[in-house]
Amino acid sequence: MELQRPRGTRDFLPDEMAKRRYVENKLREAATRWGYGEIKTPTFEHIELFTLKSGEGILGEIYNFRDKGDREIALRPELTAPVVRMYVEELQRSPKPLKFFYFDNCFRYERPQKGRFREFFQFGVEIIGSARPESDAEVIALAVEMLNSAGVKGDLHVGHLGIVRALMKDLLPEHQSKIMRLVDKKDDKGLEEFLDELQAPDEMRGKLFRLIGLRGENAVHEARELVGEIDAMSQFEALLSLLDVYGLEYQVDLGIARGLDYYTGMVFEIYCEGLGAQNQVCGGGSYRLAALFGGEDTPSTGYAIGFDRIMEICEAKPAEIKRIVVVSFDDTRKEAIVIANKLRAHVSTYIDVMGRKFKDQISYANTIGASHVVIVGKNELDAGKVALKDMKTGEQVLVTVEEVAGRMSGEVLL
RNA sequence: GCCUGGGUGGGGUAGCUGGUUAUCCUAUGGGACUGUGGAUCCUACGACUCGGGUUCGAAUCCCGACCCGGGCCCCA
Repeated sequence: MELQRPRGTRDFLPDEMAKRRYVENKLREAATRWGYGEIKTPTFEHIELFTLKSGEGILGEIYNFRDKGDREIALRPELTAPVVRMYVEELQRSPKPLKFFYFDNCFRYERPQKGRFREFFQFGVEIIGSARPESDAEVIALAVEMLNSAGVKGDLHVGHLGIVRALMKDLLPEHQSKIMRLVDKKDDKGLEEFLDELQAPDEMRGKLFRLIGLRGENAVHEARELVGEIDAMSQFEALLSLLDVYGLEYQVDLGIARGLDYYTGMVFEIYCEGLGAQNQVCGGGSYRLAALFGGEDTPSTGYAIGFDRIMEICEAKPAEIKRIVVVSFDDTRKEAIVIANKLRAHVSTYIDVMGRKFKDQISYANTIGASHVVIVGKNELDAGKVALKDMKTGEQVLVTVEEVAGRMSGEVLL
C-alpha cells in the first residue's frame, strides 16, 4: 500500500459515521435546548492567536505553515481562542451574555495513542459576559447534561483557582504562574523545590499543600479555614450550592489547576473509565482572554468535550435505518427507476446499478440487510401494482406503489 | 522526545529453530441455477509495510525507516 492517511488521522466508514452523527446530534440538541447558538470559525488562523493564548511553547505541537502571501498560518489546535477572537472582532457590543456552541476538528502534532489523534474533534460551549456563579453552574450542568444525553457517565470534579491564588497573593505574578503550573502537573516534588527556592514562609507552604490536597465532603470547610473570608471562597460556595440546585453529583477538588494565567475562577473536569491514559472527557472553567486579544476585559466560561473520547465509551446506538431494494427484470428496468424515485421520498431506497440479474438483485438486497424488496415485473405492472416482499418472513403481497410508500414511511430517514 | 509490543491478500489467519508455486477461512467481481434471497459449485481478484544487511537462498535472522497498539512527557 503506497498511499496511506497521514499519521494520527482517521477515515470514518458509514457505520461509524452514523454513530458519530447520532451522538453529535444528541450534544447539539442539548446545547440548543439550553439556548446556545452554533458558531463556526475558520479551520486555520494566524498563528499569533495561539501563541498569544498559550505561549511560544506550543509551537512544537501546532500544524503551521506560511501561505503564498507570506502569512504565518496555523491549523487550529483548539477552539476557545478562535471563539474569543471572533467575539473581540465582531461581537463586543452584543447583548450579554453570549452563548455559543461549536463542533469541529482541531489539529495537534502529538504522538498518537488511545483517545489521542492528530486530527481530533471537540464539542465545546462558551458563555461570554458573565462572571457570576450562575453562569459557571449553568455551564457545568450543561456539560453533564450533554454527556448524559450521549450515554456517558463520568466523575465531575470542581475547583476554584481564585482560592489557591489568594493564598499566594504576596508572591510575584510570575512565581504564582509557575506554582500553578506545578500544581497542574501534580508535581509535588517540583513544587517543594520551587518553594524552597522562593524561601516561601512555612505557613503559606503548609496551607498551599493542604489546600491543593483537599477533596470531597469537608473540603470547603477546610478551605475556608485555610484562606478565610475571601471573594473567591464565597463565590465558590455559591457555585456549589447552585450545583446542588441542578441536582449534580460532584467532587470538590482544589487540586485542579491550569497552567495558564487567564484561568481565574472556577475550573472543572470530567473523567471516565475505560480510556486508558486519556481519561478526561471534558474540561473547562472561567477565563479572561478578551483583553489579551485586544478587546475589553470580559469574563467568560466554557468547556470542551473530547468527542473522540466519548465515542470510545458511549453506548448510544442509533436506530437502524430501514432500507428497501427495488428489483426488476431486463424489460422493466426503466419502470423500476421511476418507482424507486417515488419511494425515495419516503424511505431509503436502493436500485441495481450493476446490471445484475433478478435473482442476484434479491441476493444483494439480502446482503445489505434490506427489510423489504419491491419487485417490479411485467405481471405486476400489468395489474398497475408491484410486489412487496418482506425479507424476514418471505411473505409477499401485491400492492400499489403508494401503498408501499405508506407502509414504509414513518421510519427514520437518513 | 522517551519506553514497550506488533505489522502476511479488503478482514481474519498458517508458515516465522531460513529451502519448490506462501496455507486456510471470509469478503468482493463474474458464472452455473435463466420471476424470487441466505445454500452449493466453478472462476476471477488479491498479501509477506518499506529500505538496507547476512546468506547459494529471507515472510522467516540482523539494522534502520514508516505505521499501529499500550505506557511516559505533554495536554492550550
